[in-house]
Amino acid sequence: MNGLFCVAVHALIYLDKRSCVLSSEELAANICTNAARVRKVMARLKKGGLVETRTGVDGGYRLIAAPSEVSLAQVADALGVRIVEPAWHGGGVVDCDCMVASGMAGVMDHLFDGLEARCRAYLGTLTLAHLEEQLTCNKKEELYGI
Amino acid sequence: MNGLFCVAVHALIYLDKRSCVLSSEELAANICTNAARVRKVMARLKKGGLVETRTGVDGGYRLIAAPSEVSLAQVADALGVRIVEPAWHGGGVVDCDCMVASGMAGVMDHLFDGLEARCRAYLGTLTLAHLEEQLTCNKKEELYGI
DNA sequence: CTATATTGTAACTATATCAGTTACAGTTAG
DNA sequence: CTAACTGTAACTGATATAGTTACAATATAG
Repeated sequence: MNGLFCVAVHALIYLDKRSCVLSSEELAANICTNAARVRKVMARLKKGGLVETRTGVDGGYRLIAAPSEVSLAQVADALGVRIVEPAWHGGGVVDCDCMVASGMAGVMDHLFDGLEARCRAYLGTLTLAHLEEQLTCNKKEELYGI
Repeated sequence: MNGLFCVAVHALIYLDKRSCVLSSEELAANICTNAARVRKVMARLKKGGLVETRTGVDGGYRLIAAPSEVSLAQVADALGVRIVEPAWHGGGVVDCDCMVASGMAGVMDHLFDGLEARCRAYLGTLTLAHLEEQLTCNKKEELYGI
């Protein structure tokens, strides 16, 4: 899976918790990455309608979607990333009379599409709000040693 | 996803279609990779009880499991690979008073575990025999231009 | 017993992908 | 006009993956 997804989810949740405009520098510091990477991710989330941006002094990013309405599948769609990467390089022997050698690439692609679809379906059932719940639960467990 | 899985599935199906002992060289040629990689994969499948090996002259690999009884989840287990790789590097800020920064890594790990479980469940419903069916179907479609 | 073919494994190299860094044009507020 | 941003691109460095080579161990044939 592409790490962009992790950056995006972290950024969206942090934006929601702070509920104000945050610069790429501030987000990058919390996510432990660099500002350019954050900007690259946020630019796509903007196109996906999840955040709005403001350039210039006191600019930055602001969450415009309700966390309980944003599914993780929407985030993945906005980023245009696959959850399951095929990693299938070199199986594409087209001009080959062997059924296995010539057909495996297609079969594997189909298999990966099936995996991807099931991952998307699962991500479609989870929202940012769900993850935020988990955050606070974990924190409580930590604090009270549960 | 680890490419080892693709090599393993391809090798197992090819072994079944040929139903004889094949060397790592022969397998590598069909899979379009190198013999050392094939041997690394097959060694794990042997430990998983899916194939047997013979060293020496006329040695190689032979499928000992029934294709209709071997699920893709078994293959993944034998290889010890994850379908969904977390790709989460750098979120582990432990000594941090920010709930988001300190808690996201755990939440994301949990999310990836959920995705992995669903992928495994799907792979558990598919056998080598199912993929072989797809191979022959695709071939027919190609031959008859369906 | 020797020659040959093969697995199992390790070390090294090459390459591709991903993250970090730097830079800069464009934009906005004061 | 200046300062602080985004958006984007080019370059660099790190890391993971695949290919290459090598070799000990093993099994078969003659």
